[in-house]
Amino acid sequence: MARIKTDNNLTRKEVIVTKAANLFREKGFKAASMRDLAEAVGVEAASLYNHIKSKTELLHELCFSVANRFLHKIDEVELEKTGSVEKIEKLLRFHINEMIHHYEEVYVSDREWKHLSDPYLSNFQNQRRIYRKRFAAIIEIGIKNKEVKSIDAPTAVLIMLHAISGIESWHRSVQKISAEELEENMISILVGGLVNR
Amino acid sequence: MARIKTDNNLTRKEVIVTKAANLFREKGFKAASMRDLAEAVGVEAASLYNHIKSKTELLHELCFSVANRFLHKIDEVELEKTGSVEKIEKLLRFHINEMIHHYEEVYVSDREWKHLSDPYLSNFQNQRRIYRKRFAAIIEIGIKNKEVKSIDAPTAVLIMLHAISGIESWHRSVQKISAEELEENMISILVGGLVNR
DNA sequence: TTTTATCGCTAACACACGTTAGCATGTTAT
DNA sequence: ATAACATGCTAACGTGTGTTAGCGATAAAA
Repeated sequence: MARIKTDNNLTRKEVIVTKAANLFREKGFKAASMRDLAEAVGVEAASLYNHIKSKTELLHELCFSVANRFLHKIDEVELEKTGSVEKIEKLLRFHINEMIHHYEEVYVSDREWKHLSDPYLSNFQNQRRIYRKRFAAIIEIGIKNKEVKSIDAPTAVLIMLHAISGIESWHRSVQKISAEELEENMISILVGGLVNR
Repeated sequence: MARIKTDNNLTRKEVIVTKAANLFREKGFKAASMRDLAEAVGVEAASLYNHIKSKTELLHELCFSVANRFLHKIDEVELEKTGSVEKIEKLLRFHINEMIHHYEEVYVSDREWKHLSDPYLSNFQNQRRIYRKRFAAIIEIGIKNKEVKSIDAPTAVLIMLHAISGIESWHRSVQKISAEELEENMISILVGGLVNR
């Protein structure tokens, strides 16, 4: 009888969630079926339900685990006694590294959250909105300080976050520059576009 | 008997394609059903098939009409006898305005092309790859000219294009700055991040 | 070893999907 | 008026979906 392999002392549920992230990224949440997922895990579809409550639960877990990591980071950064640009750069580097090293989860959270259902949906949207406001607030301070050039802060946030989601293309490209080069290039362009000169 | 209204001398098929763009953006291609679309159009699902061949055909039409617009534009820009930065700015402004004024189509083309099926899929991916290479080539020339700072051109392209796709958030936000302000802010940040100083 | 909980299987469910066939109605051209 | 066509309808199809029930097998605890 087939059994879900649990390397690295992972729960069987964690194995499923990880494979789900992979599948949801490849096909999209709606297009990925539980039978697809079962095959990826090496088990029959019905067996998955010994470990999870529903397909949507998988999406919840992915979306909120990602969202929480970003919220914790911005909590941390806000408290630092540094300049705005430094805070912005720190956040950007965190985003970039999350996108590089937890690609599948972050990507799914970014693109598939629409398929959450209430109350999770509203919750997620709220968290997202608040996060962006806090990010924008940091930029606003930078503008007041003259560290950052005079721009619309929400637009700047929008550009940064979406630009970083483009790391998706980097992952899929054949001739990749290294992760470090990618990070430095992105920081150079994004921070370079913000600062006053 | 219900009949598809064709304002503005549009084909009935064009009406359907437009509504489809709207729906595919809202729900995603897979999650939007032909019955949803039929309701939006004001007709029964089966009736749609008097005008279209299949659901996927709708996606083809959307994706390739968008792709062709961008290809024509880059054809035009490449021939101009101007500096690299000016070319880049021109392309960016085109992207921004397409995203502002043909939001639904462009967004769908951007996010849902994965659900195309071969041979359309490979075709689309090819066009996309080639477009980005041509964009990157313009940046490379700028780098050689010292107009643009020394960065990885493909990464720059990836940042630009994804940043612009963030206009999605602008469309959905309640307190919008004007389209003109949005354009200028985006150009300021993106071009500002590229140029040598 | 016996007991108990964990895990996977087969079978099946109710439902939503894209699409087709065949017919009725409306519109346009002769 | 009549023929020809365009467009919509109802009914139904086959298929794929998420999920449940119930039963055997395996692993863990007693």
